[in-house]
Amino acid sequence: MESNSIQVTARCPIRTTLEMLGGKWKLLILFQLSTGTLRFAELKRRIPDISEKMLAQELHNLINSDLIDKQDYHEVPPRVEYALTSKGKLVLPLIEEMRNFALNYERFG
Amino acid sequence: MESNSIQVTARCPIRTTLEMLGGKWKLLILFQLSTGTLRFAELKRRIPDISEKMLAQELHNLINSDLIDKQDYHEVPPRVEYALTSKGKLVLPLIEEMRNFALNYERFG
DNA sequence: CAGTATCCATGGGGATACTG
DNA sequence: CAGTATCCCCATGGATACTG
Repeated sequence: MESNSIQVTARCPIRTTLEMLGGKWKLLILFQLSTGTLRFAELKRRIPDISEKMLAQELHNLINSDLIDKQDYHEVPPRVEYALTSKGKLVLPLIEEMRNFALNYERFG
Repeated sequence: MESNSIQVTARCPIRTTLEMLGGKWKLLILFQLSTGTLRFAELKRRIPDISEKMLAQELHNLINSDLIDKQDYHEVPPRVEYALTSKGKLVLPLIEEMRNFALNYERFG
């Protein structure tokens, strides 16, 4: 590989991050969990336009990526809580940088 | 709105950024342009698995967002170059943070 | 409350051929 | 070289109903 033709291969960090965090909802869910543990219904209330299907599906994806974990108290009525894992907390600087980007972009307007 | 129920509304910076940079290709294109001007064919060569349709489409999207601009020299054979705008350069810290995230994530592995 | 199950629509994305 | 034009697939995402 020549030095002046570095490719964006299938295994570059950008693609890795995109695969883990890409899509419409995952970063919004992680951001909501950045301030602490939340239950399913509370997440749905804070992200009003997400469907239950997508919320459940993305929660599973995030668990599989070890970015959040799930605590089921096995109570009736059900109580289930979601929280960031230590790996999940690694996304917080990235989210902060996204906020910075949007703000600066609009400042340049 | 209560202080303990901040919603992720339709106009939050995360959604703004996702709309502008979301999808499979835009960040990869911007990253390739981070080191300087590139022509269409060179971009395609560096991102081998993108189709011409998607490359052209995403270049248009990025131009519309004022993140890159296009210089057409009106020569034969055609010579067209793409480069980051000043707004486009605002994404570089974000890309850097994505690389950091992926690296740290794997370090924790 | 915390989900599944089901069905369905859209458009993101791809393959290929063609053109100035 | 730098794109368009077509045609097509399927994953993403949504609506609604149902359940332990």
